[in-house]
Amino acid sequence: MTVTIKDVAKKSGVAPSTVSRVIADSPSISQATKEKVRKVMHELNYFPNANAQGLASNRSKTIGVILPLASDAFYQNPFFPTVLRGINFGMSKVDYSILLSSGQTNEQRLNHIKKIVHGKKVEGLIFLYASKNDPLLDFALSTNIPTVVVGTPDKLKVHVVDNDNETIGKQATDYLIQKGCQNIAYIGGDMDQFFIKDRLKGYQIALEENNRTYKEDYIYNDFAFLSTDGYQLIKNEIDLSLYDGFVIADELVANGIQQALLEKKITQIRTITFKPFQQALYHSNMGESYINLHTRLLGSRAVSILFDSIENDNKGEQRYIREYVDGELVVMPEF
Amino acid sequence: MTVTIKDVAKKSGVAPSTVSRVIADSPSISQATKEKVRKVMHELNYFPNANAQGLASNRSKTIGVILPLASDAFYQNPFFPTVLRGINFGMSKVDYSILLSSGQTNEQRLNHIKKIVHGKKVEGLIFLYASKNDPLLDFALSTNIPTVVVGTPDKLKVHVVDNDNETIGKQATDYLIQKGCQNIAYIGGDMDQFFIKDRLKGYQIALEENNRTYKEDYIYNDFAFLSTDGYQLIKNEIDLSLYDGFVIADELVANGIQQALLEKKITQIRTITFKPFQQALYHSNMGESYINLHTRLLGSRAVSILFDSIENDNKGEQRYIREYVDGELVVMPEF
DNA sequence: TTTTTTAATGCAAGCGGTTTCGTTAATTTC
DNA sequence: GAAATTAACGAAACCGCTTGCATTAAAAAA
Repeated sequence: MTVTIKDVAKKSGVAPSTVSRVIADSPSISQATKEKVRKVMHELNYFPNANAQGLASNRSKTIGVILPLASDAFYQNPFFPTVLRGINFGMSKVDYSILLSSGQTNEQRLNHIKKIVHGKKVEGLIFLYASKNDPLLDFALSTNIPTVVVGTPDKLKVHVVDNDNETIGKQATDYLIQKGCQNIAYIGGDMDQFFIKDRLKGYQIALEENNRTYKEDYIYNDFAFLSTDGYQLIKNEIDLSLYDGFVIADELVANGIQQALLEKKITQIRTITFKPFQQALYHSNMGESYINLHTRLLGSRAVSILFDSIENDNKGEQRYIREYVDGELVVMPEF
Repeated sequence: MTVTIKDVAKKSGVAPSTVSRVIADSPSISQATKEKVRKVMHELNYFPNANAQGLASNRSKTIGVILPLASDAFYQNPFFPTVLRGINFGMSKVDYSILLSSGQTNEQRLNHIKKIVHGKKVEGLIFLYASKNDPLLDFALSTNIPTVVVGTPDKLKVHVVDNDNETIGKQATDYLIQKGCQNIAYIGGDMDQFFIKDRLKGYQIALEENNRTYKEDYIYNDFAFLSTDGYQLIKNEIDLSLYDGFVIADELVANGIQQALLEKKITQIRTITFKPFQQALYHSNMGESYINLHTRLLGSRAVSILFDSIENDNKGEQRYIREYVDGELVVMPEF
């Protein structure tokens, strides 16, 4: 029924091995036969069976992308589709497919990742999050499968691509200072996420460099990553008279905050946050300036690092790459 | 190096075929040997090679999820991660993996889908969008691979899961009418998207049922799906004095509009829009009421329909399912 | 011209499973 | 107790491709 390599071989009058070599574009096949065989492949509408290829060559031509637990609030973040786009973009050169991790519970997720890496379904892994003591990452590292994580995990022996969160946090804070803000609060989130901590560090450095005193109670950290959290914070919890500036570590939270401020008709507080890309789409992006995180770049860089790692396999001793992409201040017109 | 079925067979003192059958949990193997073999599999940390399985059984245990062109504005919509979650959810029972389509151009996308379906990498397909004259969908249908599309395409011979957009549009409009709005505009978007048209139809029906006249120039349709579009519309293009209600077909556009209205301090216009799920996260969801689209359900329903189709293969004549999930009015407290 | 290289292709053994069919031993039936 | 089933498992072919090695013809060197 389905056309195989033998059919192509027969019709082109060559051996199956020759066909296989023209598939791989091997240099040891003459241009003439290549063309002849390719013509037949096209006539017969032949496509190589990926499973057979994978079995014979021990390469699946697909990489696994590991998402966080679906119930995690963080999952909702525009960050994810954006990195995914970057990954897609980076892969357009290399003829690989993307396998998405799945599972509703952490146990399911762990089982699934075991199955796909031991079962040779994937040649490499990209983690789209970094959290503490992640059993999935532990597993990945224990198998030596090429892995890169987008974000900064609590492990050293792995490739990493992340925003330069400290610098970015400083950059944002500097902007507010330069705009004349005197009392700047830092609205963070889950302190188990390293980027929250790092941006806070940048905030702190900016204050110090400008001879401002860093105050513990100017830091707000006890909530998740939802816009409702930001909204609630403003509406109920925070003493707004204290501040004239907010550095908000997460875009969703910032959305909630900005809406709450608008509703309360508060204009003396300037805010700044971080968005996945220029012209962030989840918000009208008219009002406030922000830092563009180049999130798509995160994805495409992760891909190239991963492929370097896949190609170079175990030649020479392993070196781990840490790549930090910078942010870009996008200043909005005042209204 | 890697442990194979033979190693397991040898150590358990049975034939490879027996091991294969315990993997498949075949009823023709005694409970005793099953347990014995499973114990060995565990000891040896054995995982079946997915490529070998796929080759031998002609089943890859993975489904393909087809995304729209990445450059498409529509891609940015919170809709996608949400359906994806639903798909993930639906798959947690069935031990399959998800392969994501890729490609930066439509040509690349077409090549990739050809490769994965002809190459037997996937057993079924879920389209996450429906657009006119889609060559990818045409291809899928030409191969008879089980396929379901989330959204309503211009084809009949395919399984479909979608929102009941007409009813939803009516529901939204009814709400505004009931709230006393007299002059309701419909803010749509790309009319090539069927859901825009269908929600418009619902809007129209609601007006008629309430003896309102439907006016062409109350319909705004010439823009994409970005919040900036909504923002611009309000700031520059529309005569706000004409209206006291907006039915907004897309959430992102609604965000832009709502922010613009807030900035302009306009309060006499009531808006309603549609969101992927309850407590939409891309917006503080405090202000305006909306229709919850149950988008996650769309994904999980798509999965079950797909698996029904995969299982039943070609038994009996093919019937095509069209499933429409309803919306739910979520009324927000007025502030 | 003869010998040595090189270029181009074929042969056949895997890769690691699944599955049909056959075999053997244990049960059941009469 | 012999014949007929049935239950449980093994042997081996096969899935479609890759790749090391052998082979042959052509080109280069001698």
